[in-house]
Amino acid sequence: MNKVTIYDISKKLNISAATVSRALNNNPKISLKTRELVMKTAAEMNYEQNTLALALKSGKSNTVGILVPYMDRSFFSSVIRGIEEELYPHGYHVIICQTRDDAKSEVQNINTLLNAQVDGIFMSVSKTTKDTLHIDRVLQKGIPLIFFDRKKNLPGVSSVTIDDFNGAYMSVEHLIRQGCKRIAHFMGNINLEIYKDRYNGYLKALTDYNLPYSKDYIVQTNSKVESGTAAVKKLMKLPEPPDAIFSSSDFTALGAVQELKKTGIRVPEDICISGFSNESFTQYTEPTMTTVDQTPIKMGKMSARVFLEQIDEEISVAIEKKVVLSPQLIIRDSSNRTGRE
Amino acid sequence: MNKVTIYDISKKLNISAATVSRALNNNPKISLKTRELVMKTAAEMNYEQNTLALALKSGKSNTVGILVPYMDRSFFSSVIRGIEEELYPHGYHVIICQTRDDAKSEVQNINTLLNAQVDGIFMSVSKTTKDTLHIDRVLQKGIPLIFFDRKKNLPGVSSVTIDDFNGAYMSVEHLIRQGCKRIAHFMGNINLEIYKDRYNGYLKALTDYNLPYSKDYIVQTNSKVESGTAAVKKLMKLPEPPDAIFSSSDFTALGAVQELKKTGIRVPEDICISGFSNESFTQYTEPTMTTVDQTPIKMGKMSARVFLEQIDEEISVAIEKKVVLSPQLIIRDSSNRTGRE
DNA sequence: TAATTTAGTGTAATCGATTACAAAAATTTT
DNA sequence: AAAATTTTTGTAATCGATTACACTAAATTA
Repeated sequence: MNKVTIYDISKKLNISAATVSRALNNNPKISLKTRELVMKTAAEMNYEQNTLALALKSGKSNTVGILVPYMDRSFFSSVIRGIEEELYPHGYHVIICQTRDDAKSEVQNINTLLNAQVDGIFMSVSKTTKDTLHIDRVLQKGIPLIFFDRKKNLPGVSSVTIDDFNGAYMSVEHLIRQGCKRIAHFMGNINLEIYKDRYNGYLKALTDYNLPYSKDYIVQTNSKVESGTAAVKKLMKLPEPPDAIFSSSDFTALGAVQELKKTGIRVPEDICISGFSNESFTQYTEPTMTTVDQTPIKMGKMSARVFLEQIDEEISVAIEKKVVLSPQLIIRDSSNRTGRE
Repeated sequence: MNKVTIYDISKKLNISAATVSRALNNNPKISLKTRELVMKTAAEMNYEQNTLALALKSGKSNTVGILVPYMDRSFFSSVIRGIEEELYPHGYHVIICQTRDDAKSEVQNINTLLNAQVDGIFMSVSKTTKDTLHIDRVLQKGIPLIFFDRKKNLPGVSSVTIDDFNGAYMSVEHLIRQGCKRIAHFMGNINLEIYKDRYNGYLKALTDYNLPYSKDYIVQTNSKVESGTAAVKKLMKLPEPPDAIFSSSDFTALGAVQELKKTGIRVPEDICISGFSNESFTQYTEPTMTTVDQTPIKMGKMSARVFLEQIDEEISVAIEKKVVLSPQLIIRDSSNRTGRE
C-alpha cells in the first residue's frame, strides 16, 4: 500500500539515499557490487520511481497536452492516436482537452495545460479563435507548440498540415476529367485556413482548365449533413445547375447526395460529387463517396516527430518546421463515370 | 520565462512563504489585509501554482488514466469524451493509453499509469486479457478502478456497462415482431462478457417466443466487414437459410447486407438485419441499419461520476458500484417491414 | 493591572528524487 | 611507509508548495 522510496531502500541497506539513487540510475561512480545489491533490493521491495518527484526536480513532466475541438471526431481521434503511438515509446503521456470549437475554452485549456507543466502542446485551433495572446504565452514560456491541421500563421510555431490546396485541386481536376464543366463548391468556415486553401485550390483548377467561375456556384456551408441538402437545393434551382460539386466536407457531400437521390437526379451520371476528409462512412454510402484522405494517423505521428526534434535541439532559437503532408484523392463511385453510362 | 513561486512573492512582500501560501488558499487565519495584498501581488507577478509540487506534497495528481483498445474507435472516443467532459470541471486531466487489444500492452500501460501517480483508472479490458494480476495491483494500491463496457468480474471493482443482454433481447424481439422465424446470430469473441451477454439475450428471446434454436444459425465472427460477408455466405447455403440476422457488430451486419444485395436478396423484405453499436455509418447505409445504441457519452459521464463518488467516500472499504445503462434499440430500414411490401 | 484568550505570522519539516560538494576508503605511486 | 590519486559514498541543498507547531502581539477577561 505505502509506496517504497529510495529512503526505504537506503535504510534497509544502511547506505545513503544518494547512493541508492545513483545506483538505480546506473551512475558509473557507483561500484558494481553496491549497484547490483541496490538493484536487487529495489526489485524485491517493489520499488517504483515517483514520477512526480522526478518531474518537480527536473522540471520535465514527460507529458504533452493535445487540444482538439472534439475528441470523438474521427479525424481528430486518429491524429491523437498517431501522436500517442509515436510518443509512447519515448515515455510521454498524452493529456487530452476539448475546446468544442470555443475560443474561450481554448484559452482556459491552454492555461490548465501550462499549469500542469506539460512539456509540449499540440493543437488544432478552434473555429472561433481570433486573437492569439494565449498562444503567445505558450511561446514565451518556451514550451514547444505544434499546430496540426488547423493552424494560425505565427512565427516560431511549427505546424503539420496537409496540402489542402492540392487536395482540392486534385479533386476538382478529377471532376473535370470526368467531363464536368459546371463545378460548384461547398465552402466551409472561411475563418479557417484549411477551407480557404481548399477554396483556392478549387479556383486554381477551374482557371487552369479554363472553366467558368461563378459566385452562384459557391455555397457557404457548415459541416452538417443538413447544410449540404440545403445547399444543393439552392444550387439545383439555378437556371443552369451544376454538373458536379466539390464539397469541403464529407457530411455536406452526403447531404447533397441524399437530396439528389430523393429528387431522382442520378449520382454520378447527372452530377458528380466529391467530399473531403475520408470519413469512415464514405466507403459505405451508396454510391460510395469520392473524397480526400487527410492521413490523420500519419499527421499525428509527424507532429510527434516534429515535437521530439524540437526538444532535442539545443535550447537555442527554436526553428519552426512547417510540414505539409500530401493528401490522397480517393476515387469512388460518386464521381466515377468511367465504365458506366 | 522563469516561473514565479510563492517565495518570489514572499520576498517581494517581506513576509514568509507560509503566509503567502495560506493567503492564496483563503486560509481564514490570515488577515484580510495581507490576503488581499498577496492576491494582488500574485496577480501582478503572474503567479501560477506549480501543480507538480502540489501533487508531490498532496499525493494527488488530479489526473486520471483511461485505457482503451483503440482510441479512434467511435465508441471509445465518445466514452472518453464523456469522461473528459464530466471530469474537467472538477479539475481532472485525462491521460489516454491504447492497448491495441493486447494483454501485454495493457499490463505495461497500467504500470506506467500507476507510475504517473494517477488518481484513478478507467478501462475497457482488451480482448486478449486473461489473468488479472495487473488489475489486482491497482486495487492493492487503493486506486479507484472503473471498468466500462468491457469488464472483468472482480470483487471491489466498479463498472459501468450497458445491458447487452437486454439490448440483444429487444433487438431479436423486434425481428420476431417483423415476422421473422429463423433468426441467425453473428457472435463476437466469446472471451468478452459483452458478446456472451448478447448471445444469451438472443437465446432468451428465441425461447420466450418459442422459436427454434439451431447451432447452424450461430456464426462466430470478428468485428470486420469481411467477416460478415463470409458468415452470411455460409448461412445462405443452408438448406433452410435464415430470414433474419441479429449481428453483434455493425460491421459484420454491413458485410452481410452488402453480400445479400450483391446476390439479389432484398433487405428487409427477404431477410431482416440488425447490428449493434450504432456506428455512425449505420445511419447512412442503404438501407439504413437497425442497431443498438450504447450511449457511449452517457457511459463516459456515468463512469466519471462513479469515480467521483468513490474518491469522495471515506477511505473506508470501497464499495463497488455496478451501473448498468439501458441501451436503445434504433429501428431503421434494414429490419423495418412495416409500411412496405 | 495581570492573566488569559485569540488572531496573525513565522520556522521548519515534509513530499521523493537528484546532484554539487565534501569526505572517507581504497589504490597507486614515490 | 608515506604521499598522492582514484573510487566510492555521504551530507545537504534543491525543486515548490503545504502545514504542524511555535511564537508574538493584540484583545479580552478577571
